[in-house]
Amino acid sequence: MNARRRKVTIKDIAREAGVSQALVSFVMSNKNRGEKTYRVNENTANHILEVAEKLDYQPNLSARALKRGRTGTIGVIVSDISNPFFAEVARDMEDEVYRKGYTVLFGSTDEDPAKLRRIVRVFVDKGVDGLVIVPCQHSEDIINDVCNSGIPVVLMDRRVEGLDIPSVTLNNRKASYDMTMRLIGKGYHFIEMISYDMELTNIKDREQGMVDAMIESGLDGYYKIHRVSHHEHRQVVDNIVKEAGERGGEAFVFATNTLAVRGMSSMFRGGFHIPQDFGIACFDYNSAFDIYDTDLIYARQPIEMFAAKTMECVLGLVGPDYQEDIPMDTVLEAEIVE
Amino acid sequence: MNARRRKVTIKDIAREAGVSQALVSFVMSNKNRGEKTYRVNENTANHILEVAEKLDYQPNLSARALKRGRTGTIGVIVSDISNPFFAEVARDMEDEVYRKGYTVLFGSTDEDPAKLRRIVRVFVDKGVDGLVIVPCQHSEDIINDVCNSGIPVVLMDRRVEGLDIPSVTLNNRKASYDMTMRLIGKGYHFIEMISYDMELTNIKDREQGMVDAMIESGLDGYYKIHRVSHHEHRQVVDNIVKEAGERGGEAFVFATNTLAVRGMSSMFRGGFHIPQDFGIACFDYNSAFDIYDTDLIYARQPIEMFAAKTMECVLGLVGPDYQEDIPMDTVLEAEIVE
DNA sequence: CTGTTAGCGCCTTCAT
DNA sequence: ATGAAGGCGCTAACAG
Repeated sequence: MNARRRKVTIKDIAREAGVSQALVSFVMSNKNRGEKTYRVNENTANHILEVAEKLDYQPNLSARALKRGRTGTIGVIVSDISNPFFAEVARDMEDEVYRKGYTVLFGSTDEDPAKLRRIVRVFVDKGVDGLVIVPCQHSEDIINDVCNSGIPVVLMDRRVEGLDIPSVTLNNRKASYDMTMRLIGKGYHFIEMISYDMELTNIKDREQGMVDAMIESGLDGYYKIHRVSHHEHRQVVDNIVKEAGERGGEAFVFATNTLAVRGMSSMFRGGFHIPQDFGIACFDYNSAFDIYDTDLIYARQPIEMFAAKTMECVLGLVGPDYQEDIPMDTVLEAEIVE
Repeated sequence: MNARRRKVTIKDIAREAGVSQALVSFVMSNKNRGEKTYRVNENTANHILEVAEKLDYQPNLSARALKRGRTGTIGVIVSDISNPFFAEVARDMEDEVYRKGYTVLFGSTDEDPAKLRRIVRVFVDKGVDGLVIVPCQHSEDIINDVCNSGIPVVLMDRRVEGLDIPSVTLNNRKASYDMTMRLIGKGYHFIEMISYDMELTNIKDREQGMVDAMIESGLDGYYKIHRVSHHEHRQVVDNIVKEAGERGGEAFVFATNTLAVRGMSSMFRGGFHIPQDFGIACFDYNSAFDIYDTDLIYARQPIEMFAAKTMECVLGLVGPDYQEDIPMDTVLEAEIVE
């Protein structure tokens, strides 16, 4: 008896209201848009809406998708959805998009182009109308392919050099520059950066911003950039910190939050103290900062903005109502917190 | 010219291979299942598969969903997808499910039954085949309703008393009991718990496990449970910690990781030290533990297991291949780490 | 063992 | 201003 009760269809409404299916379809489509109910008698229209309401009509999205050739879904492919930054962006995207009747599908690449290719494939086969991609290394071809297949793509967090695709990124160079300047202002004059050995625009920009600040401050020979492997950095970072301690390295800028956690862990275990032994600047907040009122500087990325701007961008590209004014490169500013 | 190239359909294959659409459909359906290609001439079948391969055929899922009356999507509703625990579970669910050809939709309730109702509604309208729900307070009716509508539901992380629905949860009572016992073993004899004033089975079980351990250890009058509001606990926790310090409270068990972070923050700012002033036990790992090699005990939840068991359960309930042996209450064990 | 038929629910001309 | 009809791509039930 509790069998899934048959869903109400457009046909039921038509019968109940004594009109044709086509009319119902028409009225329902124009209900949500603010458009006038031109082309249909106002009374008839209202009557149809009432019946639909009474029967609790909900359109069958599969049927609609089949007919329209659009599924109303957006694929979002990040490097790791369980990374706090992306998890929070995803969270905001959800809210943003559900209210517009779209659906988001999430996927993670683990910075692996093979996985990216696989997920893109899955999403395209599922018929996503648009794609948000956080590109990993060596993903130019994959992304180029999917663009050429006609599916709108928006890049997030990182750009891909040479591809003419809309992107939403942080002003990483400036954030990094600003934090480095603050470190210098606090009296640190030898600064090291721990970064990944990956060719990602956000990473490179963060490195560059630090270099800019050092050079501009006349500290050209006083910085060093360490690039560690994304997979096995534990031992390496321990060593870097140890050597820095011996050399009397003064401050560290970490290219990512994960690296900062790793580095601070090394420092703690090495018996070093913050900010006495090392000044610290990094990206993104971490609840550890909350526990131990560590005296460090971090760049807070505007998460809601990332979600909002990115979705605005894809949704503008998707569907029948083309936006004319899709911004190519949206650059968001970080807030420097200490 | 880069217009979205028309998708290859079953019809194209039929024409190209010189057979009927139905045959193609049949062969394609049986390709993925390990089933013998009985019922169809082997040569014909192979020929069809070749052509499909050559044309890079991908079935249109909207059409399939319309025809089958199932969409191949599972809705997963947690309290907050950006909470690290749920984010990681979600991550594993993705992987688990994509390989089986399903899709997951995520939603967050913020512990608000009104939001739960809204999201359930959205997901049901979207036609999810099954639902995974982390029930919040006062969600009995909502969950009961959706069950009666015929959509399979599996509860995760928490149960709902009185509802006969499959669930996948942690053995919270035992984890809490074990951690409390360890604290007692370390010489702490007055133990306080900071918990939420919410009627959630996981929270209640965690409280009960601690009480069990205290009573069993003959420390009946030596514990205290503080229940703070989910929304504004900052000041409250500060005060609890301060008073505990004055009274000489010995150890804290935190009902959630968020509360632990809050509590440890209060302790730090109050000038207390761990484990000298306070022993600590909590749930879930936090990267802060990694930075500051804090001497505490925590219960590590088996995240991959949560994802795997939960998905196994919904997928067994969904679709045409009913599993007979759906376990009603799957209880996972935590690993106690210190 | 193989092929045909009849829709699934919706939307979009086209005819009235 | 409204209705009738056909078809999106696929599959289940039905012949052959």
